[in-house]
Amino acid sequence: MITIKDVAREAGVSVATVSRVLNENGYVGEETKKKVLKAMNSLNYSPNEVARSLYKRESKLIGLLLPDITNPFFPQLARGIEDTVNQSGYRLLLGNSDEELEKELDYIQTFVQNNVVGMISATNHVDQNIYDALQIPLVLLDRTTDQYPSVYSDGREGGRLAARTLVDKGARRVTLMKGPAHVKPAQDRFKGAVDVLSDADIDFSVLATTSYSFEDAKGWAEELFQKYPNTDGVIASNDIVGIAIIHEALRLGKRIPEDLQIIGYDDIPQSSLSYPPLSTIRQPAYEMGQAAAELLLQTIKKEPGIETKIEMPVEFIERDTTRKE
Amino acid sequence: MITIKDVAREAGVSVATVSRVLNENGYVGEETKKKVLKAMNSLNYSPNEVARSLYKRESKLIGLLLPDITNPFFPQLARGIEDTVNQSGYRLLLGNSDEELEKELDYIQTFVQNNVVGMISATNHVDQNIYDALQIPLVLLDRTTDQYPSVYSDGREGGRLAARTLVDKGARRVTLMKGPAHVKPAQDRFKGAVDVLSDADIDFSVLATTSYSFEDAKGWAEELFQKYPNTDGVIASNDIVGIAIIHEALRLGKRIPEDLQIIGYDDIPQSSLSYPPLSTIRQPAYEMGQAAAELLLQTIKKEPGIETKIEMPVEFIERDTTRKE
DNA sequence: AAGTTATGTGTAACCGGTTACACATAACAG
DNA sequence: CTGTTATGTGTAACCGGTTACACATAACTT
Repeated sequence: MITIKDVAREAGVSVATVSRVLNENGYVGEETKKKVLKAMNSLNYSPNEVARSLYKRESKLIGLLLPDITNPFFPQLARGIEDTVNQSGYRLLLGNSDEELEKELDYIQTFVQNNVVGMISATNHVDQNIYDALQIPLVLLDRTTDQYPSVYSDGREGGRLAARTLVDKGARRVTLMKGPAHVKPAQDRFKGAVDVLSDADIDFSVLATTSYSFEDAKGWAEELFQKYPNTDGVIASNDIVGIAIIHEALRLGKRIPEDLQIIGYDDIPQSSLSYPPLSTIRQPAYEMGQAAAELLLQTIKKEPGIETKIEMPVEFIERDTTRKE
Repeated sequence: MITIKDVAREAGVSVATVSRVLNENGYVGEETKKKVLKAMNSLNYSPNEVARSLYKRESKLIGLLLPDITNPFFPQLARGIEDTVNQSGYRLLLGNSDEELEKELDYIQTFVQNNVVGMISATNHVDQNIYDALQIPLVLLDRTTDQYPSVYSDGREGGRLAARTLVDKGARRVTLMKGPAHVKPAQDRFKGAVDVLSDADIDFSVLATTSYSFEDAKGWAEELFQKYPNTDGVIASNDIVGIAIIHEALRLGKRIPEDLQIIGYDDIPQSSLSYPPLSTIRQPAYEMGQAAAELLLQTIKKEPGIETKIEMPVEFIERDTTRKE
C-alpha cells in the first residue's frame, strides 16, 4: 500500500506538504505542487480514507437504512439517494432492517462506529427514541416526525385521492385494503381513504393485510375475493398487492375495469407492464430519494434556513384498471 | 464520544487491558475483566471501527458492486449477500455501476480506500484487468472468469432449456431476444438458445435489445410484434421483457399460450403475479447471493481447498405462458 | 530601513484503537 | 529452594492521514 510517506519521500517534501496538495489548502509553492502531483501520479497514490476519517471523526459514508430492498419501491429510493450523494463524493452503507428493532439498532451502531457523516432512515421505529442521542445528521424518508428533517409523500391525501377516484368512477362496493399496522405511511393512506369513503353514499369493507411481501400478495388477493366476492372496486395497499389482485380477478373471470376497478399505490415500474396496466397513486420514489439526499447534504453543510419537511406530491396515474369517462 | 481511554479511566486500568477484554485475547484477570465490563456498560461504550480498521488495515466492510439495484433481479442477490455476511459481523458498502467502467473504477477505489475485507462484483468489466492489482479477496457474481472465484448460473444451459422447452411445446416460428451485448450472461443464454434452435426444424429470428430497463421493455415488445407479427414463441431476454411482451400481446388480442408462447428468464418475484403467470427459466438469485457471500467469507478466512467456481442450477418454471401437455 | 504581513515548508501531536515488549508476581518442577 | 513457565498488567509505538505551531524567507508598508 502506497502511503503519504512514500509520496513525500518520492517528491522530497514532508507529509504535511503532500497533505496540503491533496486537500488544496494551506500554502504550497507552485513548483512543489508539481513535484508532489508527479510523485502521486507515478506511485499511483490513493489516500487512505480510514486514516482521514479517524482524525476528522467523520467519514465520507452515509448510512442508509431500509425496511427491505426487495420491495420494489425501495430500489428506486436507493438510487435517487445514491446518485445524489455520489455527486458530493459520499458513498452508501446499506442496511435492511426488515422492520425489526434489533436489526435497526445494530445498523445504527455500525453507522456510528464507522463515523458516517449522516444517515437516512426509511424504517419505523423512529418513535422509539433510538436516534435521539446521536450527534449525526439524520433524514427520515417515507415517514415523518416533528423531531427530524424528513421527506415523505402525503399519505393521507394519497388515500383520499384513491378513494375519491374510485367513487367518482362509479365503484359502489369498495374494498379497502389496510397495510401492515406497524407501517406508518400505510396507516395514513388507510385513514385518508376512510375519510372519503365514510362521507360517500357507498358500502365499503376493510381487509387487513400484515405484510407487503410478494409471497403473501397472492394470498391477500385470494382472501379478498373469498370474503368479498361482489366488490366492484379495490383500493390495494400497494402496487404489488394491486398486481396480485389483477391476477386473481382475471383468474376468476372478472372483467377489469367493467366488473372490478382496482387502484394501487406507489407506482412501481412494473405497474405499467401489467395487463391491464394498473391505475395507481404515484409516489415519486426516485425523486424522494434525491430530495432526502439533498436535504441531508444541506444539513451536513449546516446550510441555514433549510426547509426541513419536504412533502412530495401524490398523483393519480390513470391506466386501465379504472374506468375512463 | 466515549473512547477506550474513558473506559480505562473508569475501570482504573490501562487501555491495553480494555482492548484485551474487548477482543477476548491475551491474559486478563477475572476481577479486572468484570470491572472493565462494568465500565463499558455504564459508559455505554461502543468501540470505534475506524480506529481498529486503520491499525489492522482491514475493516468489517464488504464492497458490493451491482449493475443496477433497480433491476428486480439484484435486490434478491443483495439480500442473500447481506443476510449471510451479517452473520459474520460484516456490513455492505453498496455501489451501482450502470455498467459504466468509470463508475466501476470509482467504486473499487472507494472500497480500497475504506479497507474493505472483500468485494463482490456483478458487473461486466472484469475482462479489463481492473481487479488484478488489488490484494483484496474478490468474488464474481452472475459472471465468471478463470482468475477469480465466482458464483454463476449456467447461462448456456438456461438458454438451451428455454429453447428446448419452447420447441417441445410446439412453437414453430420462434423469436429469440438477445440481451445487451456487453452483458456476458445474456450472451451465454443467447448462444445456448441458438444451439438448440439451429438444430431444430423450425424457423427463428433474432431481435437484439440493448437494455434491461423497464422504460425500454415496452418498446422492445412493440418492436417484436411489428417485425415478427406471426411469431408463435418468444424467448425473452429476461422476465421484465417477458412481462412487457405479455402485456403487448394481450393488447394486440393474442391468446396466450394458444397463439403465442412466452418464456422469460430469471424468475423475479413479480413473474408469478403477471396474468397469465410467466413461464420462465429460474436463476436462484437469493441463493446465489448467499453462495457468493459464503465463498467470499471462506476466501477471507483463507480456508484451504475451497471450491472456487460455484455453478448454480437453472430450472424451468412452468406457468401459464407455455402450453401444457 | 525597519516593521508588518503573506507565503512556503517541516516537525510533531493527534485521532482511537491494537499489540510488542517490559516487568511483576504466581504457580509449578525438580 | 531455585529455575522455569504461566498469568496479569502497563507503557509506548504504530496504523496513515490532518493540522497546530514554529520558523524562514519574500513581499509590502510607511
